[in-house]
Amino acid sequence: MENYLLKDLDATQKTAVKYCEGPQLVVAGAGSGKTRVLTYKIAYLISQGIKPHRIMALTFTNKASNEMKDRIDKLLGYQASQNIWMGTFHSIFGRILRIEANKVGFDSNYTIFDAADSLSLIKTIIKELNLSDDTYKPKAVAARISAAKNELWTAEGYAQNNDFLIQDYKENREHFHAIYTKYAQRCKASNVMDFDDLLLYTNILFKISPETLAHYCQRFDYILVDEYQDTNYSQYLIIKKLSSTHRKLCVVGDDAQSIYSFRGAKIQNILNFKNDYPDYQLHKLEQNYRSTQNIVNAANSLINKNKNQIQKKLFSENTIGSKIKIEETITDGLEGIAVAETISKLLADNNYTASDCAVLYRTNAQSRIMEEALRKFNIPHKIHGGLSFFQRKEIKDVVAYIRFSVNQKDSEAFRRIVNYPSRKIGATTVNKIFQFSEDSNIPIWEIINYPENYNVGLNVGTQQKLKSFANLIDSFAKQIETSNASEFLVEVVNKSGINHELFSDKTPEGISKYENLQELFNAAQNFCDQRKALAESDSIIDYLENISLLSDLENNEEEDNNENDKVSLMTVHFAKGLEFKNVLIVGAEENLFPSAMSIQSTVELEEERRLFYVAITRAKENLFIFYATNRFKFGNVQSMRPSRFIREINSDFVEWEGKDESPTPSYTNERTGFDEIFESKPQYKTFENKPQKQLSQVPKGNFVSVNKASKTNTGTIDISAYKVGMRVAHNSFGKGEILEIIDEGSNSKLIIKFDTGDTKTLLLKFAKLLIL
DNA sequence: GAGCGCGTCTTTTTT
DNA sequence: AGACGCGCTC
Repeated sequence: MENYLLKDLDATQKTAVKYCEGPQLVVAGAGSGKTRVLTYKIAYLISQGIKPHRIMALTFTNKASNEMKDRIDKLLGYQASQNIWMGTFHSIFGRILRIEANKVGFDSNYTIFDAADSLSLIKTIIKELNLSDDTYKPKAVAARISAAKNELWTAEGYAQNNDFLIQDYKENREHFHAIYTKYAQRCKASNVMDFDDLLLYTNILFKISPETLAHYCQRFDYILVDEYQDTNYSQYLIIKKLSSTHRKLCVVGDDAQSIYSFRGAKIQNILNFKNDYPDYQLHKLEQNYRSTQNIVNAANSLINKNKNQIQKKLFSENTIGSKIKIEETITDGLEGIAVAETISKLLADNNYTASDCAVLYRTNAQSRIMEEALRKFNIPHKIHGGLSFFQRKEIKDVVAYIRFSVNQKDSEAFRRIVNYPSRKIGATTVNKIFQFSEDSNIPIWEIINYPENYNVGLNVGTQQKLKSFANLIDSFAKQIETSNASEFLVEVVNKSGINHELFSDKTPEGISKYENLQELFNAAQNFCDQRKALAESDSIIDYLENISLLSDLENNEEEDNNENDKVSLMTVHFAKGLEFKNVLIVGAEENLFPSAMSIQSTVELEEERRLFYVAITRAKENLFIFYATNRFKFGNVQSMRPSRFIREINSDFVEWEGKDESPTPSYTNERTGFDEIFESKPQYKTFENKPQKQLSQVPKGNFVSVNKASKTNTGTIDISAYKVGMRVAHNSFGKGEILEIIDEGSNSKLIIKFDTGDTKTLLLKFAKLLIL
């Protein structure tokens, strides 16, 4: 009798699920049931007698992992998933490193640096080394360190590599290796790992301790990897090593959806799978069950412009569906309004609810305009991603208290809280302590506990303040064992003075911060309840581990009521793996999508194209693409041209809103020239030769009508530029005609009749009008 | 040591 | 337009 778990699958999916003999690559096109195959496969393995705790399943996000666990439990009818080693690379190997920390020179209570901590430490180091942060831009240094780590170049390895040194010398950053070395030393001394370290040290662990590797090799019977196209070299090697004995490895991915190379992801990992495992089984899932034929065909026509890919033919047997609607607006503000109008219509005419709709953009910065427009139209909406909950200052402060209580070597946590809330311990004192600790090798914790024993150059009053701070932390540290996460949090917030500080701040921001703090309490309480129910530890250490690797708060966000019916606003990256009945892509403009940063290299451009492909394939029924011909940027108006990706979609599948065919003829004129430039560019080099990106590459656009003088409030825009009868456009009222000009110097007004029928009197200096 | 004001730089994308 | 860092003043 056939396993009941196979009955919901199509023929290809079934084969992919059933094959469990050796290395397997599942190339799963967008919407082809990739998650379905993975979850069914895991359930199938368990039903075949493999113990859940001997399965390792690596996902790209925590969210994906949680969803998959739910689905597995539903399939099997009991809670099998909690014992599976399922999670992101970072959480799974963070867990293993917690056990094996001392083998790689760390204590098991190591804490985790987020991006901001890394950056802060890098800035400090650049200063300490007397380097200019102009030549050594902290962000660029951080990116380079991260890239090095993901290629498994440790600081020592880097410093001994002549090619790197020569290249750094040529590119005017000969001291990079010194920064990297110091950064690595400082992290180790702080008993801290950054995100990349979690993977790097796992590799180091497996290299220096073959018996540990052997242990974990036999510890798992089956390894599954999701989103394999977005793994980096470091992750790739971990997988390769861990599966080397039993070779029961199943990787799932879609090369056409590889969009994380900026983070070190190697599309080659999926393209070269056959080289590592010549006896592998290949399964291609090519039927798209998600989208209409129109959407799938449009997506295919776009992605075919990429050269570097695994051949496959994605098809849909759903209805043909309506064509992709493309709409041009004059400004970004009007784009927002057009989006809001489109959604209003969808909600009114088609029985769609708000949560059936998603607005996708290339950069987070675009979210605000969209939010404004939706608010104006009273459309419920929610921004996903962006500044996540745990990146907010008030939350990071509390987390820093937890971190420093758990790990007294965590220097960045110390730096963050030693004077927050204010204890009159200023930058001078903190610098003295860091300097002394650096010079004498005496830990910061020792210094602040016994400042009188060391010649740090602090007066008695300051010494006293430091000691009482140390005592405070010590009292927290003593409670780690005795209280749960929630109790610990309450204790910290009360005794540290944070509660008082925020409670007494009655400004709107202060109130919002206080509310966020409440939310943190709730989250911790939930965590404790869940852990208790599973009979697992609910200590603050576990909670810290949990939140350090969490980027968004989606988990605790299960507001069950109709509060959830909201339009989703998010970046395309964030939307990967999701689907919506209606998708609205906004800002489809040259230098925005594709991003200005990527436009000179074929390889990066192909990634942008894949990103656009991901955006298109999120849609199940209706797809809308918007672009504006003018966009506000850095306080100026910049003229924009429609994205090349729009014209790369086969025109059979699109229709232009309010126009018979593609407008803006200048665009087609320029296209030949563009293509030549792009084809002739050399391939983007890998990490080793990555050119330093110049931030000065501001895309050239025509600066229209807003002159420099208008930046100051006293300056007026030249009124003589306007004439009665002239056509102008306003960022939210749209196009209109000037009826009357009232010349009153700096208070000059224009009376404009807008095409909507409204006539408005506008103050020229604030109106930001575009002359058409 | 803290608070304020001015000037500079920014926008990819995230575990 | 807004955030952030730096330097000046109290």
